[in-house]
Amino acid sequence: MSASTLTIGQLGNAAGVNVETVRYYEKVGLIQPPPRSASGYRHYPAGVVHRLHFIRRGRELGFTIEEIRALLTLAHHPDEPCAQADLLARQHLAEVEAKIADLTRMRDELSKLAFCDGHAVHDCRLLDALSCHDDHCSVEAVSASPT
Amino acid sequence: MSASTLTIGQLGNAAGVNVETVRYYEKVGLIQPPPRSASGYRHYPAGVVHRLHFIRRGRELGFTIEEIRALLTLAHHPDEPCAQADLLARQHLAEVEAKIADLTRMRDELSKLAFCDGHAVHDCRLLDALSCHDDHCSVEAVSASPT
DNA sequence: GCTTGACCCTGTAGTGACTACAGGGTTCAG
DNA sequence: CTGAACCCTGTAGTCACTACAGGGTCAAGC
Ligand SMILES: [Zn+2]
Ligand SMILES: [Zn+2]
Ligand SMILES: [Zn+2]
Ligand SMILES: [Zn+2]
Repeated sequence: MSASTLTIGQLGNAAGVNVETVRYYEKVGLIQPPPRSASGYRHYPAGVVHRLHFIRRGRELGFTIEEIRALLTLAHHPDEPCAQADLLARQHLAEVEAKIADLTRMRDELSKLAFCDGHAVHDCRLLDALSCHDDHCSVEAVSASPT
Repeated sequence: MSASTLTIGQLGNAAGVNVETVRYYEKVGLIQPPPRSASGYRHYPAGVVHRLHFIRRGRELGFTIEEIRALLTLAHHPDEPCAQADLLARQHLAEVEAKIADLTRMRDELSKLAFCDGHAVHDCRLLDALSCHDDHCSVEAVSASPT
């Protein structure tokens, strides 16, 4: 193989991305289909590793594939204003903060329930919290089990 | 319709669960298939609403369907010890905390990048952070675009 | 030359917890 | 008796991969 090209395995190794994932990124159009050898093997120009780096870092920050697609396009136009990229970042930050708030609510509730000093199910904090407290409803009322 | 049974729509309304979701819970075995009318309509005994409440609250705490299935089974045995339920809660709490840690890392990085005072793409904090900084790599090196 | 093992290929199906139709049938009030 | 609101089944879509199945290719050592 030519010294200046990489197999898909070498590319994946260099960029820290699974081989299957590289093929997936090709399928969804994040990276270009590379030239193939006579037997059908992909041979990547060395520069592609940087594009994969970019994608991987974007994923580590939680950007979606579509957001990364947009950011890649923006990165190709270095002289244009970056307002669009910053907007994406701020929107994504807002989503991340919303998820944190959601999980924090769960964590606070769970930490009240997970360390239960009841010794039987009918005194369990967790199962009590999940059951509803209508007059005609109790832990035991969650019946009609399918199993 | 009999006064003591509910259609799927009434059940969904009473429990705060989408009709499609109720059918989904039946399919995965969280609720029993109810009796049907001659024309095939589901008619639920009123008590099922409590089981759905339980499921919904479990989902709001982030438990998976399988965890809720286990918790429902535990709730049917009120005289047994609740150690199993508490273990599930603590394991789930640990997962939630791990997710929070992950998202917090993203948030901290994003908040450094999202309010960028650069005015062009080649000075953008976000795009700079995504690009790699090998000697031969820059924001512009993320090329070989498929579009 | 031959074998062996590591690599590569395509295509499909699975993940979780729903959601969104498409394409019908039923019920009930006006 | 008509129309809206409800119900039915079954399938496909979401997201970003991951895991095969069932093959083909390549390079090193014998
Ligand atoms: Zn690079
Ligand atoms: Zn307990
Ligand atoms: Zn109840
Ligand atoms: Zn910027």
